[in-house]
Amino acid sequence: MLNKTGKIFKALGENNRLRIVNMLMSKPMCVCEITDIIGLSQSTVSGHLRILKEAEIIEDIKEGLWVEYSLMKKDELNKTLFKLVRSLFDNDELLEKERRSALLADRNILCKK
Amino acid sequence: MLNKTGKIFKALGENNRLRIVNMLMSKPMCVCEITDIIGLSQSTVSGHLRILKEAEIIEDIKEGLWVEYSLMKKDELNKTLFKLVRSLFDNDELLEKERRSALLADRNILCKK
DNA sequence: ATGGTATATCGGGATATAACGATATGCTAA
DNA sequence: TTAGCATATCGTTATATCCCGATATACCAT
Repeated sequence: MLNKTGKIFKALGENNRLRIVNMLMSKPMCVCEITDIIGLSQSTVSGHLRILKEAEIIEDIKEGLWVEYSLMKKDELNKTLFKLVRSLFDNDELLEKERRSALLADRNILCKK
Repeated sequence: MLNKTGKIFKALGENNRLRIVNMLMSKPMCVCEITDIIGLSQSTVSGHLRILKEAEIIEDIKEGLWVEYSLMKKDELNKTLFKLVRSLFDNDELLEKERRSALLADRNILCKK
């Protein structure tokens, strides 16, 4: 695979992973919040997060039992990338809705049981 | 598929298509030139070009028997995209080599027979 | 330790994708 | 019109990817 570049684009070239990135633009989220909003199985979501993480698009920190994922904004590259992605995401109804859902998501409620 | 965004990233999320875009950064090229440099079959190259075109990353113009492909730089979006792609492509030996090959490619020689 | 919860990994099935060769299409020139 | 060339499309095969449920792992609370 073509080093870093291919990984980044391949990671973003999938519908559900774009949705995840879009949600993380609202705020950092744990896996159960994302799973709840996106409506895929937990294992599937976990797999997508792994791919995004390996492409260095997102990063994770452990918070006890939870793992919180967030956009990795460290370097200049990612800033450009997210600006681009963000402009592509504008005016998409589903994505707008999911960003709002992300903002409202509360892991203390969603992740119980 | 997620409208325009997914198409763009999916199109770029493939090794050989990234190589094609990279070559087109040197100059517009016809299919036979690209095929010669990239070392895949003509039908495969044609297929990749189709995908890049549908994602509105490249465009084509007919020149008699030849079809010349070039990066589509019309809108602001693509300018940002290409700047990003270009920065990702720096310092990749294979890609640098292929950009040089692209510059030297001469369809009047390569495309005979 | 034990039980419970959140996340990660594994195995398998269905679908998508990339590659090729063969063939079709479209254009040019004689 | 015919021949020849560049490109596009088709059919097939091999591989990759996505999805799920089941299970493993890691952590917390009792």
